[in-house]
Amino acid sequence: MPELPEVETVRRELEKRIVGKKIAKIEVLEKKQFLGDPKKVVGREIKSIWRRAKVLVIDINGLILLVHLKMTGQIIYLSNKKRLVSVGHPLPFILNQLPNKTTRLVINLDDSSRLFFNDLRKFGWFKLLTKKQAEVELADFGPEPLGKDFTLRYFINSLGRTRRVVKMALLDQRLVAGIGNIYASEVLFAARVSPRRQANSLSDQEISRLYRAIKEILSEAIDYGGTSAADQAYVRPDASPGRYQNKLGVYQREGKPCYSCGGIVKKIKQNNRSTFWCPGCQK
DNA sequence: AGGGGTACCTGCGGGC
DNA sequence: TGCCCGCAGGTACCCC
Repeated sequence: MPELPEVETVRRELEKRIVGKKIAKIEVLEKKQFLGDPKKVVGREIKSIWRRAKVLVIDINGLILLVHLKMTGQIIYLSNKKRLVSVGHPLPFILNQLPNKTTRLVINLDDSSRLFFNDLRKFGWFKLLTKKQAEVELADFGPEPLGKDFTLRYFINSLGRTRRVVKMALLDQRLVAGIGNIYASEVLFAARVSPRRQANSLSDQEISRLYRAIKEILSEAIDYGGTSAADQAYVRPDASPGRYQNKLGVYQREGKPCYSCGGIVKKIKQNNRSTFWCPGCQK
């Protein structure tokens, strides 16, 4: 679920709420989803929170906590001021129901606030690592699409020379980090490129359109707090949904009219994953 | 190198 | 009602 915009939204909201606090207690409810010794995080101050690709990188003063939400992971923050806040402002239902049956991890902070890691499908993970181990773990990712290293020259030289189908290439985290199944379809639609094209058949102009679409769409999706699909597997740390689902051009719009040409949006399978696109617009 | 398949998990919705 | 199937935002691993 969470792709770059969703993970970045989580990062920003956690940064505001938990940096500077100390970890008072950690309860691991699903052992296989926490790699390392949970006792080692207790007492440590949360120094900073970064993001690399779809991974949260939490500096806990000497050690690094890497977090991957995979398909259904969520991190919910519950402040110690729950009662005060809820007077006249009912909390989202989920906040009154924590922990719930999908809660895999609970972290108590030293101001009595708590973090809940919920993950229905149990694919997500926390890894407690040294700085060096974390660097190794993150070493294979390609450039951040919103960072300086992601240049048009790089994209022409990498995407333009791979012989793969362009949709699959966009999902390759070594080529460019952070794009997932939703935004791959959205980027291709915005750039008017067919998801079936071989990447090395794309003109420089088409790669340039993809390049701009990646930057624009990911940036806008972050501004909108990410995409919460129908099942709301993704929610922000305050349990509210993102708003980018209202801006989607083709994803989950199979059979509906294209906003651009009025033609019908199609759904196809590529390597066993759904791709949504408009054959009228995308060539 | 890259494609295809499977695996990891749980739950939901559709068809019969 | 109930069963079976396909499907879901990700990625690792296997074989070819």
